[in-house]
Amino acid sequence: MGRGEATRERILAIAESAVLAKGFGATSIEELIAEAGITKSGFFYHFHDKNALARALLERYMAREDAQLDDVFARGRELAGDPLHGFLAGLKLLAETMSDLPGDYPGCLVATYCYQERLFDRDVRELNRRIVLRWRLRFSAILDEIVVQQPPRAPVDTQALADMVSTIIEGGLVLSRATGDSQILPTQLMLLRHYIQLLFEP
Amino acid sequence: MGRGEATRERILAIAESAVLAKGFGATSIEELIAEAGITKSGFFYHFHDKNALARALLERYMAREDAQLDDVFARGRELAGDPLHGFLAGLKLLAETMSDLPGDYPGCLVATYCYQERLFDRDVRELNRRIVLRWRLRFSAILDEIVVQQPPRAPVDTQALADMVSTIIEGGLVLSRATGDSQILPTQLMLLRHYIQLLFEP
DNA sequence: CGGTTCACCGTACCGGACGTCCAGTTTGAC
DNA sequence: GTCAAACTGGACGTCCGGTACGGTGAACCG
Repeated sequence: MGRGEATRERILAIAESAVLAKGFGATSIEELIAEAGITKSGFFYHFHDKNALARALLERYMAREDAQLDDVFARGRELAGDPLHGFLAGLKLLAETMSDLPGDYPGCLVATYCYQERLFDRDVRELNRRIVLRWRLRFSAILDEIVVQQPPRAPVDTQALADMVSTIIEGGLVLSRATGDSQILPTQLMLLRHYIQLLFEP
Repeated sequence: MGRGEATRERILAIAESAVLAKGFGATSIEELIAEAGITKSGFFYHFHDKNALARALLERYMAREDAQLDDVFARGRELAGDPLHGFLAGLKLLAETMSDLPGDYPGCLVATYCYQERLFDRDVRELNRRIVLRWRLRFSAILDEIVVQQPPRAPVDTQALADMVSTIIEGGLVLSRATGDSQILPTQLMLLRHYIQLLFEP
């Protein structure tokens, strides 16, 4: 990573935590450059305007999130003999990961963006949308595999069930933040896991 | 409702939709008074600063939400012979209500506030927290009643399950907004309903 | 060794947003 | 007719945010 890239990355890291804490609109460029130790001109060298920052933040976030989910569910799959129990193990690992997160409680950029829609241009909103659809695809692929192997107790809409994973994560984050209780999200993930157990286990 | 109260209410209504669309930080007082047809002095006559507006918005929102939930679950209870099926009916009614909401997709003030924490003073944050705990109490009371009458298939943490209702609603709103698909929230509510069915029905 | 590019710095500017102040005016209730 | 409530009008201060643009040191390149 060259010097420029390092600065860019530093700005993004600072911006992400600020945006998650206060929202995008309330995060000032001045505040970012102060913490990053650069000038305003330096900032605008890397991002042509604030929307470009928003997009870069979201792209970075998506890549990291993807990698984390890949990892968690791959590890879950390795622990189990069949897709169902691999998925269940993955959900448990995810809950544990979420439960051990340090410091100020984290949020989801997708959620902060969708509650400030009007601040962003079409590109950013479309990217946000694609991220959610990507999650749906990720989980529905796993669920489709499970359905083939393990006939469910009741007919299952794998897309809706895939969305349920995202729904629980987003909702759990909101509740965790609102109450200050970081255990809500992992607990909710375990309830989802239980639902899937009831659905598929004999 | 006197003249003053009517103006105040008008400001709040305008502010609520603006805040849900763009976030609190990005909603300007100037913009609100333009739409309300009053002057800045008029605004500050009703709200001593922006935080006071935030608190009033949240209080109004909570009252409305409470009334709606009261209504929906009371109607559900009337349709059914026992608490379990009353709750299930209530969830279905709620899903239908959410599915028929008109116009630009609605959100939840609690969620927008908790993703912009730093903008608000302690009072507002505490109020936000109390709203979520109130929801927990509301649903766990129903669930406790159900558990007594209908032994669940597996041991149930009624508080966590109560939180699951809020989690699904908040998460469903995020996904609905992000994708632009207003059916996600009702669909997710029906999945939650199904989980509760599996938990309690023989 | 000259030139070019990268990665910034310094500084200036404009408008917008919050908030204050205060004097004056309309409205409705009694 | 009086009084308080509910505003209007407009000026003002202050901060910040996005933008613009010219300069500059270091690194690389031929």
